[in-house]
Order: sequence, then structure tokens, then C-alpha cells
Amino acid sequence: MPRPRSLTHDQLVAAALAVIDREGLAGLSMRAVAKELGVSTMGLYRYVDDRDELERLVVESVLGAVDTTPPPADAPWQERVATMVRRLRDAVGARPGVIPLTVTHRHRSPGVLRWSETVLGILDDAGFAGARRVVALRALLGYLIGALQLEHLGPLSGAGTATLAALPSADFPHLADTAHHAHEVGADEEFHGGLDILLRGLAEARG
Amino acid sequence: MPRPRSLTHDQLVAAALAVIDREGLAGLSMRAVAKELGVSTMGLYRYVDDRDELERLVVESVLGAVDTTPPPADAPWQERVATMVRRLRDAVGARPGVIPLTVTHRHRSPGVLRWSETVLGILDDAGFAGARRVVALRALLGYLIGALQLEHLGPLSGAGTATLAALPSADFPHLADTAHHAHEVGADEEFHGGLDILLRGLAEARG
DNA sequence: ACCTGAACACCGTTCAAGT
DNA sequence: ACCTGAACACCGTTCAAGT
Repeated sequence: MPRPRSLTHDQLVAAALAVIDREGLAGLSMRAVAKELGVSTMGLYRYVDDRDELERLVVESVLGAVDTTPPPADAPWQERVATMVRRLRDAVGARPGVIPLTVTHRHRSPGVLRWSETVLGILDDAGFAGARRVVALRALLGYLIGALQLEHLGPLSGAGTATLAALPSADFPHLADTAHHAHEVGADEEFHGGLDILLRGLAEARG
Repeated sequence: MPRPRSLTHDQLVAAALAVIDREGLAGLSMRAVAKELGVSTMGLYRYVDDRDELERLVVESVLGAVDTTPPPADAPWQERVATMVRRLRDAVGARPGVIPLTVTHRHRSPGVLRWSETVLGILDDAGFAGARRVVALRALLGYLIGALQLEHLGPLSGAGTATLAALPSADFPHLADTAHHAHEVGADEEFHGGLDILLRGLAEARG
């Protein structure tokens, strides 16, 4: 007689996120998650094949939360793409601790697939087709992935800026100068400035 | 009387790369590197503070190999930037196994600083100044980092493409269509196509 | 001084046993 | 059927000891 399962995937994910919030990603372990749930370590294996699957569930709970309904079609396509990019950025920005996990598990995420589907629809409306549309999507995804990592693990902000300012300005004159301007530019401006550059280039490359 | 050290950092790095090449990044451990060198595990700690420093040395040997001498100044600035981007991509592409390590250690790499210095010089020539130059550099770095990860860990190429083609095309019509075109587009075209979009946008945003 | 091996505090996971 | 604890094969790193 099958007893009802006492745990849900959502509970596993919530426990894992609690561990990550409290002890950082390095503190994430099967033992820690089990303790968080008040369950034996091996109890987790009834709900999950291995650690890899637990990580996948965590990533999906973050990326799957992104709103992938198409933005209002009366806005210009650039604005609609920007909306989609912003939604994904906001979701990841709310949980920066999982960024290293998204790097490894992104390619199996249904949430990212849904996001890509919506963005491709917008690009289609904008007149992108065939190989050109493939390249456009990849350019957007590439920028998004890299920019998020720069933003949250990056060199020009936070502790990195101090390091940069201490550089021998004889060897790195431009970098030293840039360090001064860097802290005038907030993370939001920086991200959207780069996105803007990309969107301008897309408009030109639309053919 | 100080005996001469029997190992150099270069030897440590070479051993670490040999382990990564043979067993993948997951196989990299202090024990494995020590065995590769025919030395006790703890022997490594005479040359390196901890595993983190070993990883940093590996990353620097890859990123530090990039040629950062400014490309000939008679070429258009877009072409010079493209050259710098290509150089970094080629260096990382030659050692894709270390990409996850570059994610974590990039911000402390002198090689990346030298690269950035050269790129900033080109952007300076092109008329970018102040905050605009900061944003331009970050956009390039963001794309580069993200695109390299997409290329080597990504969804649209390799195994991912097969997964994509198997998608329920009712739910993901654009994605299914894109999967068909995806394998017409090689990794090089894809990368350079995205870079081209970015450079066009930069030219427009130069103001 | 340089290098070693045992030991400690962790991992993820297998397996036999409990209810 | 669901859950547990002991055990195994790994980690990185500390520490006392060898030459």
C-alpha cells in the first residue's frame, strides 16, 4: 500500500533556496537540504535522482517564473524584445546566488525554451527569418547571459572597481580613466545601454 | 639552506590542463594534479596557497596567452575591435574545458585587463568617451562571455539541437522552425553574426 | 628548506535494514 | 511503500614528522 509522499518538488526547491540564501551556493549539499527539511539525507533520493536533478529543479523554479506571455503587439518590436530581456534579467537578479547553476543547467530549462519561443515570435513580426533569426536570438541570449554574469560576478562593479582604481595607470591609462567613469554608471544603465546597442544593431541587420 | 624548488607554476598548470583534457574539469583535484606530477598531494601546497590559486593559474595561462598588442591602426575601428574579440575567442576555444573556471576567475585576470586596455584604446580612437566607453566595453565583454558559453555549453548546437528538433512543434512553432535553420549556421558564422550586430549598434551609438 | 603521510571534516551515493 | 543509518569512495586542507 503506497503511503502518500511527504514531500513535493516545490518543498525541495524552497529548502535548497533557503540553504543558498543562508550559506551561499557553496553551502548547498544534499545533507544541508535534508537537514533543512528535517529528513534523512537519503530521504531526498526518493524525490530526486541525484544532486544534478535537484539543481535542475532550482534553476527551473527561477527561470520558469519568468512571464513569457507576448508583450502587447502594438509596441515597436525593439521595445517588446527589451521587455522580454528585462523580465529574464529581473528573475535572475532576484536570485543571483543561482547564476552559476543556470550556466550549467540553462540548456535543459523549459522556461528558457518558452522565453525563446516568445522572442522568436517577436523577431518574426519584425521581419527576421531563417538564419538571420537564429543569429539574432543567439546574440540576445549571448549578451543576456554574459551581461548577467558581469553584473553579479563582474570586475567593474563592487570590489573590482577598487582593484581597478589601484591599477598602475602608467600601464593601463584607459582602464584607469574608465574606472573613474565606471561608478558614475549604475548597473541598470550599463545593462540597458548594452541592450540598446544590440537593438540598434539588430534594426540595422534586419535586412 | 634553501633547497631549490623542484616545481614551477608552469608545471602545475601543465599538469592541471593534462588532467582536465583527460578526465574533464570534474576530474580536476589536488590529488589528481599531484599524481600527474609524481608528487605527494601536500607537496602542491608549497607552490600554491589552495585550490583556488591553482585554478587562477590555469585561467591566467589561457587568458594570458591572448595577443593584446593593438592591431594596425590603419584598419577601421570596427575591424580592430573584431580582431581583439576574435583573439580572445580563439584562446578560449582552444581550451573549452576551462570555461567554467574563467567564469569564476576572470575578474582577477591580468590578461583580461590587458585585453580591456587595448580595446578601450581602440574605442577611444573611435570617439567613445566617458560613460559611453564604459558601456561599449561592457557590451563587448558581456557578449563575448555569454556567446562563448552558448557556443561550448549551449542549447542550439550539438545535443541541444536534437532535443530542440524533438520539441512539440504545436507548443513551440518558432523554435521548431529555428531548429531547422540552426544547423545551417556554423558556430563561427553564429558568433561573428552576433558580433557584427553589436558592432553595427556601436557605430550607431557612437554619437 | 622542502616534502611526506596520517588524520579531520566534509562530499555524493550504494546498500541492507527497519516500519 | 517509504524512510533510515552505516558504509564507501571520494574531496580540500591541517598538522606533526621526516630528510
